[in-house]
Amino acid sequence: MAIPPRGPTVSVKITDVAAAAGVAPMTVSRVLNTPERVSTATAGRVREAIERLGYVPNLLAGSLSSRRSRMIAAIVPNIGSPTFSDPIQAFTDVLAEAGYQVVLGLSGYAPGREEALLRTVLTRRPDGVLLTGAAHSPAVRRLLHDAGVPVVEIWDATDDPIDMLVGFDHAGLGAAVADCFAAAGHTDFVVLAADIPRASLRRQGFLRRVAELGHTVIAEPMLPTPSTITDGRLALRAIAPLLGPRTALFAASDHTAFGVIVEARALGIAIPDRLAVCGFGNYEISRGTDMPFTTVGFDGAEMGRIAAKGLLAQLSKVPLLSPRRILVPFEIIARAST
Amino acid sequence: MAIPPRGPTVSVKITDVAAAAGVAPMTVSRVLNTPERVSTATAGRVREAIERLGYVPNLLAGSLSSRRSRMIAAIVPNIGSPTFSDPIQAFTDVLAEAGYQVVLGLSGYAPGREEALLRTVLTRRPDGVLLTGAAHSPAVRRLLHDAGVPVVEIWDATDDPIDMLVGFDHAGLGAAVADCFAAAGHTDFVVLAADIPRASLRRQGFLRRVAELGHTVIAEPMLPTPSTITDGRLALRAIAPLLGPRTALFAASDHTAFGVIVEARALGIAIPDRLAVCGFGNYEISRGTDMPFTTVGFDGAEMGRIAAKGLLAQLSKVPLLSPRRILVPFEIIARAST
DNA sequence: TTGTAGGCGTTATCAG
DNA sequence: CTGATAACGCCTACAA
Repeated sequence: MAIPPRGPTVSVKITDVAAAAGVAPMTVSRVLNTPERVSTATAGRVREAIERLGYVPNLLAGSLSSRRSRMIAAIVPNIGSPTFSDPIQAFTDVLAEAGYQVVLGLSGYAPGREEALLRTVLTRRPDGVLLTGAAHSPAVRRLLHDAGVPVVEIWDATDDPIDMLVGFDHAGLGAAVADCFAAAGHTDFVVLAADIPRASLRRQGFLRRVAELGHTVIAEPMLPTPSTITDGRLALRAIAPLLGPRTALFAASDHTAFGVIVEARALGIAIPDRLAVCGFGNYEISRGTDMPFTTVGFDGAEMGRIAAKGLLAQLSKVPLLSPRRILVPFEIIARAST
Repeated sequence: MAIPPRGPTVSVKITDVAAAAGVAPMTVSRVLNTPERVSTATAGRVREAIERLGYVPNLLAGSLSSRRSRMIAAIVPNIGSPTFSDPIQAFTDVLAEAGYQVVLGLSGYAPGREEALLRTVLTRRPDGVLLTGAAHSPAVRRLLHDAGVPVVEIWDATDDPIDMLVGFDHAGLGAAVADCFAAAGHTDFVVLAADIPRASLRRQGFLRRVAELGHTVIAEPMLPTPSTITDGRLALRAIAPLLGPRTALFAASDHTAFGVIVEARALGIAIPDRLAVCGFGNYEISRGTDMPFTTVGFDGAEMGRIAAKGLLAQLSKVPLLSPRRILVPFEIIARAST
């Protein structure tokens, strides 16, 4: 198979377009970036030349010169679940609309990875940075400070954001779920969560409130990461012998909650009478099946949108009158499992 | 709330480091890029200066000068499902290992969007491009050709790849599923798929083979995009009256297959006796529940890995002896639903 | 092993 | 509204 020919090694540059259109390079630049400052006639000639030559501007050069990369770096643990893909999708859409491109960095949950990724990405001089969570190493904070770049943290709430923050209070959410169960008369509790930042906060908030209410924690098994349906099933099977006549279970993800419900059915544990279940995420699995279950819902896409708008406001030098710390709401959506 | 101070507007550059270390800028560059060409002693001094000044290299300038951006552009429809997130995750990991960063472009399924995205991303002079699918407009092909950049297409198989291709034959896959059903004695068929590129190919391959075998297609409803569990349920409810004593159904996604199975249970349609179901994807939902179902599995991550390695080979100027068109296998995983 | 000169392709800035 | 000039920060190429 013949190797397909690669295009003209000599790529078209702004001077070529300028020559072809009979104008100065600067005029071509203006046609591209500030068309309102160019007469319609010349703009037309320039556009024609651009089209004819197949000119694709070199943003590396442009960014170097203008000190604006029109790029935003987003660092998230992963993109495989709606947890992060919803906000990122919305974030990307809003910024694309405004002419910015989002560069994703996938950090996983390995400590130290965030700093390495951030360092790598800062190398490309992003105009803004989105970080997931609010727990960041001093090194990360220093890098961001020195870079002098607007930052938005999402998904967590903390009292001292680096710059802007859009998230919610996961510990408070866990407590709210505990309250909700308690209000229904529950006194025996189980919590299922993986040992990752925000799930841990939800678990802790839940446990603390249960303790405050003087109720009992029957079990609090730690799940692997990422948690699957099967993990939920296995967890319930493991703790089934401990279950009393009436137990309330909070699963820190809808996937594991679904696993719990599937397994309860298999074990003949009546839901919600003997076991009440609340998940987290309001993902489709929580409502799409014949056993819709109670969960905590929130608008991940909206979080991404707000984060994007916050960055855009800073980038347009608007002094950002709005608060730098925005809490988005969550909601306990009661369904058949409680 | 006081606005937190932004770092030193005067950013540290390579000349600052050079001065601090008492060497020429070029030596600093070497320490960073080709450390083996610098004596251990000077490298140490330079590293100390870098550390002390908090120097973060400017890759915009570096790329402009070296004509290598160390960046790969990946254009995918979305990242919300394992369909694309698995390959992309693996692709990203392999390339990161080699010092490349992946920039994601989300194209959705809107026609024309791919070209716009590609044009935007080429502006940053990526060293390579990953495209999803094998159907691309002439404009896209021209852009890529003129850019003179290595390209890898994933997810589809076609006879004339732009450059490299890693995928599988979706129409053949559909036919294989039909064969599998036919081998089990089925003569009445249903196919469920959304009107999006690869799902359509699977549907067509399935339908063609059913026709070749002289069997009957009872229904072939078109699903919305993206297809959900609920869509599967609604689809089955709609066609339930048409079902004979024994029907085989191919759902072009595991989500909809699961919906079909949930609804069949609700409607009292016996699986697999009255309705045999095969999904696509081998996602966790196909095996995590108490009703594991037959599906078509493949290794999305491996596809991403192969694509990354192919690009890396080209980037290292290795003339790429391996084939430019790699088909990855798929497998029909028989479970309780057939 | 280290240094010097020049240019990568664009845009800020100021002048006309 | 348009143009000339000088950076932007780094790396290729060559020289010492």
